Amino acid sequence: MRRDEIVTGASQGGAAARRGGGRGTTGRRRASHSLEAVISEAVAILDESGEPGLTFRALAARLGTGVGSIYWYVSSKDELLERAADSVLAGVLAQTAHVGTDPDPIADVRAIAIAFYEATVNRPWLGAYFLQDSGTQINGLTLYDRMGRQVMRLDLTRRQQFDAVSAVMAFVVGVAADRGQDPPQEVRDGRVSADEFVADFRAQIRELGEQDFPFLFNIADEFAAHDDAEQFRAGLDLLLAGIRQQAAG
Amino acid sequence: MRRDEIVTGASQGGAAARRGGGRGTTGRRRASHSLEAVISEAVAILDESGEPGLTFRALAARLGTGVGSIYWYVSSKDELLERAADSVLAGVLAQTAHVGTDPDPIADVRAIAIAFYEATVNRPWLGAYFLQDSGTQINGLTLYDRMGRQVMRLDLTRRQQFDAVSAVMAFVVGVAADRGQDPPQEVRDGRVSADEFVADFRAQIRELGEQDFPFLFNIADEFAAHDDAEQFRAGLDLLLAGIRQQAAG
DNA sequence: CTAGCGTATAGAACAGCGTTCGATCACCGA
DNA sequence: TCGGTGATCGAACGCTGTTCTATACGCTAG
Repeated sequence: MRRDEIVTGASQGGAAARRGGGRGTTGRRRASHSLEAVISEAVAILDESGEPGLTFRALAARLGTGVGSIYWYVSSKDELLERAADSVLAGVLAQTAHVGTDPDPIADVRAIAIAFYEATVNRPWLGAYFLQDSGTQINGLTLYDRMGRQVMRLDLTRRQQFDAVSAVMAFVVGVAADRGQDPPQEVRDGRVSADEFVADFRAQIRELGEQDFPFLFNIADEFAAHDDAEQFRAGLDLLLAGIRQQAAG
Repeated sequence: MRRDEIVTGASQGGAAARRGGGRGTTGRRRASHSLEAVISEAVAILDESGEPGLTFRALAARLGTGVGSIYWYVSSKDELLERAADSVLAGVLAQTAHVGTDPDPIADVRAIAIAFYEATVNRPWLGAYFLQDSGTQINGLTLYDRMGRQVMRLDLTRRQQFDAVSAVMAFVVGVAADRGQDPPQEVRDGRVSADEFVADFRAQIRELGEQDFPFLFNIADEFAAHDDAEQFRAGLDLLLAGIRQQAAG
């Protein structure tokens, strides 16, 4: 996979320069696809069965086509995953299009970060692929820029602005990577309830002993009761408090 | 892969209950291995060629054994990766064994976070696998606890302690995931120098235009000049400042 | 109307992967 | 001496990403 060129949504880019469109002016051929259809179906598979579930054969079957056809739109599985991740970012961008009006710039940063986070909920596969793309994929850059515009309104040096935006983005990705992997197979299947799982985990922490793991022991109840989204916002607010303090002098 | 049991280093755990040891009392048999040898060699391969480079056949060749033998020590590739990640964490723990003496607890948290971060430098494969393990692998939990002990010294509620430690860990992982994916293949191979790559990227950002991407345009020079480790510390300090402020009241 | 070209579809074939399985070996207590 | 157990090994299986070639369709030139 190349990363030395910024890939915009519609134009250039190796074998994937082929645009969708599918239907021309008249009827269709054998089976008409499009880049958008390929990627949205890929996202659907990823959401249902995760990254291991996304195979070219499974995707082809779902599109009612052959494996070879997919390679007309996408040159490798890496590119497929990149485009899938980027298409999710497009949704985040749409949701944060209005941002930039709040008198407090940090409130806007917060809104963007939360929208970004929420897009990763129930999408474990995104965590690993996000920042991999954000460097070169257009939607990742746009999101980065959108957050940066708000930070520019603060009284910070350029370097401080750069560091602040990078920190917030890294934090969101880190939380996403964590949260995504959390519930094991048994819980996803429904074989074990979430409450049972949490209770088991708490019991196991307790068994480790207070002497050897005082913090874990101390925190066991909080773990059992905590809400992921709430914890994300709590951490985000700590980071934003640091930024605000820096901007204040 | 199960995640409902905490896997300690030496004891239970499915097929991998088999401990190393290798040499018994006398001479060896055909070829004597050990769990430690398998995992340290796996880490070596991961460091050299990344996750796709780690195959059972490559690992077997390097150990001078057959593929089947590896399954005696490890029950799947997932477990191999988990143990590899956890073995790196063991190094972080060794490096932070002394921590806990600073009068300022936050300085200790900082030291642990930096040691953790530094272990991820030049180990792109770690990012994706870290927090996946830290929930159930013993070294991940130990690291979590070690950082938590320092936070316990602060004037925070249990919930605040929990959130603070989780935030710092997530931030480190997020940065690691980012930094790991950054240099593309050409740079790693040496075909393109790092300076050239950065210069190209800056030029491409400039081409996007100041109107559409004001922040990126503004930051282009900073990007070209920035140091990853420095930026990590800058972000970490923002987060720690927020924690300190919360502890102060 | 048709010849031909570019776009797009389709599936057979290939190398390589993780994983399973049975055969084999080395040691050890009886 | 002899099973039994711990450990090693490689052939074999099913599946994967990817490549290749053949084919069908729509459009335009003549």
